[in-house]
Amino acid sequence: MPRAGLTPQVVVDLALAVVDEGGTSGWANLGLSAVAQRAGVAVPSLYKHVDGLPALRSAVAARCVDDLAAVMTAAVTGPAADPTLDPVAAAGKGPNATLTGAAAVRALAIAIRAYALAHPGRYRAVQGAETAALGPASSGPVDLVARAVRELGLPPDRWVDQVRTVRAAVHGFVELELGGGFGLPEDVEASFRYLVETVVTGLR
Amino acid sequence: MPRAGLTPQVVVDLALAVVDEGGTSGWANLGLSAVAQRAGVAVPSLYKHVDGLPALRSAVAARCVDDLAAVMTAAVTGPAADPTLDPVAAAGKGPNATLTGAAAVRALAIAIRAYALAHPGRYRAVQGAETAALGPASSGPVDLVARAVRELGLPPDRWVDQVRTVRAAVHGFVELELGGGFGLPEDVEASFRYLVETVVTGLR
DNA sequence: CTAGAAAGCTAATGCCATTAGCCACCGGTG
DNA sequence: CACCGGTGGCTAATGGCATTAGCTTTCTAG
Repeated sequence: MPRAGLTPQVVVDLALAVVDEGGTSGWANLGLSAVAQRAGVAVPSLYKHVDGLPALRSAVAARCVDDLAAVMTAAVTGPAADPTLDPVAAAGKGPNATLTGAAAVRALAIAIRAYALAHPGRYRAVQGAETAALGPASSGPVDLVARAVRELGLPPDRWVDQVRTVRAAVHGFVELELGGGFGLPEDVEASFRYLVETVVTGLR
Repeated sequence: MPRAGLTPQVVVDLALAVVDEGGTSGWANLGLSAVAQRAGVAVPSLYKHVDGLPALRSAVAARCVDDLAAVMTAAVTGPAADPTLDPVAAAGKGPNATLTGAAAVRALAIAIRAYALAHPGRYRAVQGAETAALGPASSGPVDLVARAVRELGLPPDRWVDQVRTVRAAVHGFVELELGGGFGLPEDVEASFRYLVETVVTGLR
């Protein structure tokens, strides 16, 4: 029997593939048996590389958080940061243009939704991630939004409210869209642009 | 062995109790074994009243949708409709006052969040519910929001966008709050009021 | 070349949903 | 009052899942 050459890294990669294949429910359905099957290995063998299902799910979620953060970063700093990342997120702006203020908020909102539509399972994984006690100046998705909102030049005593509002609006829209919550045939793209403008222009 | 006196009704009631006890994860953890235990019955006995776990979950979700719709209706039409319903939802307005326009949108938003905080498991169940092909003039949560938004007197060609925006903002906020997504100590109540005002005044 | 760690395996356990088939209760009818 | 059938409960068995224990095989370092 040849060895499969697994490592913790590879196992998480395979799990990500399972999540991606599962579509919207890929995250919910992520289990050891699917990963083992994809690895061509018996289920207990995975325990040589991973500390059980909860630990694997945490690792996958953490990777997805980094993944989303990278896409969001690329959306505001220009694709130059890493051209292999999702090009959709960076669409509509020149290379190396670092966006600020309202433009950055719009770009981040669009990037988040694009990521969620391209990788629904991963987006759900991001939501299931532990709020991993990051420092106040981390580069996670929340901080990227916070930085962009701060650049809007609005009253600082409302920054927290503003960040929460932007996060809630974008997340809620994406969640409803992924869950099939928009039954009517009307253009969902247009509705999203409308939501973003409503929030960006409504903040004060 | 005395009989337990179960009916489909009673089984769903017990399942709701399981969901409520489970807090935020009550919906995710709803299973037949927990229901059977609570009923004082062996698991297979439940199959005499319910067509398997998916069917039970559907029935529970449907009840939660009606439940939420009732609370929302009470929030805009006054508690007179059914005084036994969650009094929090109707707080801040006189009896029998039917709200319209911006006041109705605010009241609905507050009612939805209050319901979600009081019954996190049930709120999650509502989101997991099938979009049960209702008629266009049904009295579900979505239609209640749609009616209130229409009364704002804004351009009708944007009604769909407006309804989606309101739903997304409120749902996203509640989802983040339930998921522990708001790490900072700042007042969440104030942030929610801020969000509602941002949306209500930002729509056009 | 060899020894030991690392990576795979099978077997066994326990929890869950589901199906099949058995028995006891309870309400109506003779 | 007896009895009889349907219905609601039960136990047993199956299959999927994660997990643990213990064995074997395969690389690789010395």
